[in-house]
Amino acid sequence: MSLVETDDVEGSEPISLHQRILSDIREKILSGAWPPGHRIPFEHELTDEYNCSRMTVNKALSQLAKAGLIERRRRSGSFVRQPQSQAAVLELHDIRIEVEALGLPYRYERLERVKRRGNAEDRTLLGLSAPGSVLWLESLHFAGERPFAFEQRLINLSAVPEAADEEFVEIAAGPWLIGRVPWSEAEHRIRAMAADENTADALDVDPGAPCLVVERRTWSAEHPVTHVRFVYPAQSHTLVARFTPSQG
Amino acid sequence: MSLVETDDVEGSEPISLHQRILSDIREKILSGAWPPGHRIPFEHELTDEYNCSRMTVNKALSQLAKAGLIERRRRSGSFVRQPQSQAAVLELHDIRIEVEALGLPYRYERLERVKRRGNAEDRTLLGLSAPGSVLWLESLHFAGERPFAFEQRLINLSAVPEAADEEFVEIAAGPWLIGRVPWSEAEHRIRAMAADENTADALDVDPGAPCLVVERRTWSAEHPVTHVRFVYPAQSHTLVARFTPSQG
DNA sequence: CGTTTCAATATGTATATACATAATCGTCAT
DNA sequence: ATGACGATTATGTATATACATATTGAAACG
Repeated sequence: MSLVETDDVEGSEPISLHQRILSDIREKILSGAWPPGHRIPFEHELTDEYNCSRMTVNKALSQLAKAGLIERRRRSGSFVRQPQSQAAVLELHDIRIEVEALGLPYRYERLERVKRRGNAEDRTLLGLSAPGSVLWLESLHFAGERPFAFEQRLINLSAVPEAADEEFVEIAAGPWLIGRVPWSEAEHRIRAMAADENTADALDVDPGAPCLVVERRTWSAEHPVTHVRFVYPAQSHTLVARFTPSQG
Repeated sequence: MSLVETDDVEGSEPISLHQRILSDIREKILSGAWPPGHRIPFEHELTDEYNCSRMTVNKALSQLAKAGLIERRRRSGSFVRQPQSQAAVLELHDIRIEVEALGLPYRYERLERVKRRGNAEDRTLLGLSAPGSVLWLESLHFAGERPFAFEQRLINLSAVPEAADEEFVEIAAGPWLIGRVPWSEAEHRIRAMAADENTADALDVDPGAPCLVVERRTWSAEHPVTHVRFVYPAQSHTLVARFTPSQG
């Protein structure tokens, strides 16, 4: 078996086999196609599927294991892990899950939805160079009776045109986007701020009250997808992240 | 060359060669022995040094490259990278580097230093079950003339007895600990809070002003080492973290 | 029936090898 | 000088192979 024998003969990008296996599996897991607990094909099966050596498959799976997405057990195989704490917090950031983890009932409410031509600020936030349509959303996440987070979101409609047809009343934009758009990169900015009028009103706190702000920009294959800002009242929220040094 | 031919014949732990190479190099980098820009030995040199195959060395170096600690250039070699945004922010969190990255002069000032038997709160913060001596430090980090961060730190003297002999006037505890104690795990808690009297005084802001709080607990081989709380005035600080899904 | 033993199996780690690719350096001709 | 070109070098990726190790499941045995 030579190096040239890849599936797509019409070469698009020179992506390595090992990278392809890795992202294939990752997508299956993140999309939910392979739920937690699901057994991933054995190394020798993947070896057949991708027509490569075990070493190559092993490298990809080891990496997924180190990243915490899967768990490997000798003699038994590799399994999709339950979503992990720090991963959930900084990668997915699904507020429903956060709230339910607190044992409180979750409720979502869309406040505003505007489709517009992206202005200068919109483009800065999204990191867009060309003009184009964007969707602006404001919504509230409740934990029990109390507002838990105030969300302000921009969606790049050039990247996700289907979003224009969605009202986002029944489903929040976050979960809607996950699964539809496989994100390849995300940038978080975390800071504290004093609540302004608008925010204080939404969160039912005093103006000037300290709030935690988490902003995230997401890309999918170099294209900006969304910019979202979550504002949490200070007392309601702590981000937790656990690290081992440089993935070693 | 057989598998048994390791340096330390008197076996301590069954740690893999690849892990050993990885942590050796990581320690050299994190301790500063190999500063940014320093050229790491070529693969074939490490092959000789560790008496192993190039594949093994390559795997370790590739991993360090993916983790962002080093940069690899064909034909030129591998080099220690400048401390990077998210790595710096969430892994090392060296305030000197943060301040200097802003182009401002850095200054450090130790406010308080108390050695004491750890009380209940100390032990909770450190995650200690048994009682023991701790070192309590309060200090201020300046960017130019302005206070940049207020630091409150507990050091577990059972884990780091040498700290009892250090005054921490010339050097901050963070850089002192790095290089001396190879940390194996860290947990961050990030939240917003209103400045209390003590903090407001130290940071020269109004009481009640919003602040960003970053707390970190660090372990070395299962032993709690230190708990540190950094308080930043809201306007002075944003954490930035960039992710690709599960390190792919 | 319970326990021990053993073979089968999947992963873990390492080897030697091969060829591709990018960057650098010296050489040579213009 | 300077630019083209080819040799050299270090990394990038993949292969086939080997043996270690943990775990499972079934067979053998008391």
